[in-house]
Amino acid sequence: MAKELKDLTKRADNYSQWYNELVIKADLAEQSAVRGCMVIKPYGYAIWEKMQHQLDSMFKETGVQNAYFPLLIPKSFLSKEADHVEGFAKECAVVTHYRLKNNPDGQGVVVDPEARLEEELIIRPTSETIIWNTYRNWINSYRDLPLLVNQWANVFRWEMRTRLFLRTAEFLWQEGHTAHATKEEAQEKAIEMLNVYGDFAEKYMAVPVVKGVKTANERFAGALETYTIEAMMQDGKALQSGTSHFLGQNFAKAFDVKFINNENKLDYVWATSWGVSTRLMGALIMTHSDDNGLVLPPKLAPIQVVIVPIYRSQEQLDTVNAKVAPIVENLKKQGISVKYDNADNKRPGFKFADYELKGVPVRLVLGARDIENGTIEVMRRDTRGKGTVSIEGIEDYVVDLLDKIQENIYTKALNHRLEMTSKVDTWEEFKDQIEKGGFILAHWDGTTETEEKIKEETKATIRCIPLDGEEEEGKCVYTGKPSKRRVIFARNY
RNA sequence: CGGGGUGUAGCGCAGUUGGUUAGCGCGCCACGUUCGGGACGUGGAGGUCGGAAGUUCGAAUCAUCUCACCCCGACCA
Repeated sequence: MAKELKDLTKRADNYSQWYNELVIKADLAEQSAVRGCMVIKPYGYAIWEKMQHQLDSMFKETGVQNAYFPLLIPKSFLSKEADHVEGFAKECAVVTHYRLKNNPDGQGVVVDPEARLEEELIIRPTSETIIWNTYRNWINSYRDLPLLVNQWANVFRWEMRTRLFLRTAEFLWQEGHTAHATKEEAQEKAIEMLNVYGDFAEKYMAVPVVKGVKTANERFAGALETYTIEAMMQDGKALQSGTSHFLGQNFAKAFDVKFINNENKLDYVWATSWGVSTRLMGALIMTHSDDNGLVLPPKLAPIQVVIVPIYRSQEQLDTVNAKVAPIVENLKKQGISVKYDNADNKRPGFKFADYELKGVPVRLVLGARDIENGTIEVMRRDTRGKGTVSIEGIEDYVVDLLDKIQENIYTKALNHRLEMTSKVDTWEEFKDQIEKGGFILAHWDGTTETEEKIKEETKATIRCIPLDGEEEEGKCVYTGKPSKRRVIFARNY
């Protein structure tokens, strides 16, 4: 494996290929037989579960409840909202029959031609339509509002081109769908959920993000406004990591969801939707990993601390076991997930490398030498720095170290982004800078036409108009027309 | 869907002017010595060479078709 890693990093010019191979081999996922689908292996899934649980509790703090809606959607639902069908119809898997039968010509089974569905069903690419069709019956009065529902589900999009974690055909996600009595309340909700995503990315994933609004061109199909968190990967490319949409009354009108307001008048509800997916795992991997494998933020690591014993004989192992037991117990009491790996079928060196590959934040090593000295060896994954500390109070030391690692990898990623972000005012400079990667802050005249031309010439797109951006008079970097603020350009995944 | 590339053991690959029984490294299994950074020795298991149908005395190797995967576009979270 060591040789393999070296070979991989030597040809690291294509970053995504590097992380794909490294991480797949590192027990995260493997390609399944179905085109563009992924198998998430147990260790990878454990990371997703940690993310899921954290996000879920953050949603609930904002009053959101979970529910579940059907996988299959009648085809006609998709044509009710014009922009929506435009955005999704082309990439849907369609169910046409409901039965198989034994092949009359021999072995195997065939689709029973008698079992053709009157109306075809679509495997959900997203659930707006079926959810809004349901909401019609749930909402009558302003007293039923706001309706704040989230669903954890899989969705399927028959993408022309897939990339592991970043754009698989089937992926896991959550999609929140809310209904409100007023426009203002819905807009606020969309922003509120964007902030939840921003907090989650920065505080838990240790991935710094820019919060912003999408241009008309990059907007979600059917939305009036799309908010986004944009992260920068180590290679300088942008990754859209989560989106929150203000949908106006589009879906309410399409599915006839009306309510009686407090003035006794009938009105359409206002809507939002917001989602993050297993793409976040891609963001996590591509933000922090190094040549030795994954680097996980302590707050999302399935195993936060691993303890490896060093011994020659059974007696020595017994001694180490006895010494380690209270440490494990004390760490668990403090809510730390700790694994004591005293399996005797792998050598210590192998374990060291293996847990580094898996991104375990802290490693403790205890052997006869330490027991004599009353010490223990501590290794932190982020810097790979090693030290020997007193075994007294090791638990507090570790708890503190986990916090430091969480903070350090965030700071490291943030500094990387700042270094790779530049203000650009001329077109020549722009073309030059985009080749170097990273974010470019530039003025833009606000037209889709200019945006498209810049994309054609440089492959750079407007990632977002930052929400915290300052007003500043300037000239569009491409057309020279007046502009009031800078937007973020970058190449993206 | 267009352009390029790759399919040989679990993984990474060699072998390809057609020529016996298809090879290497890692991993796997057994035994022994080891065990503070991916141990070593000896022995062993593991393959319809992506698939189909051809040419040939003979095909991993040549031609045809086909499938899958990867990269680059168009599309997208």
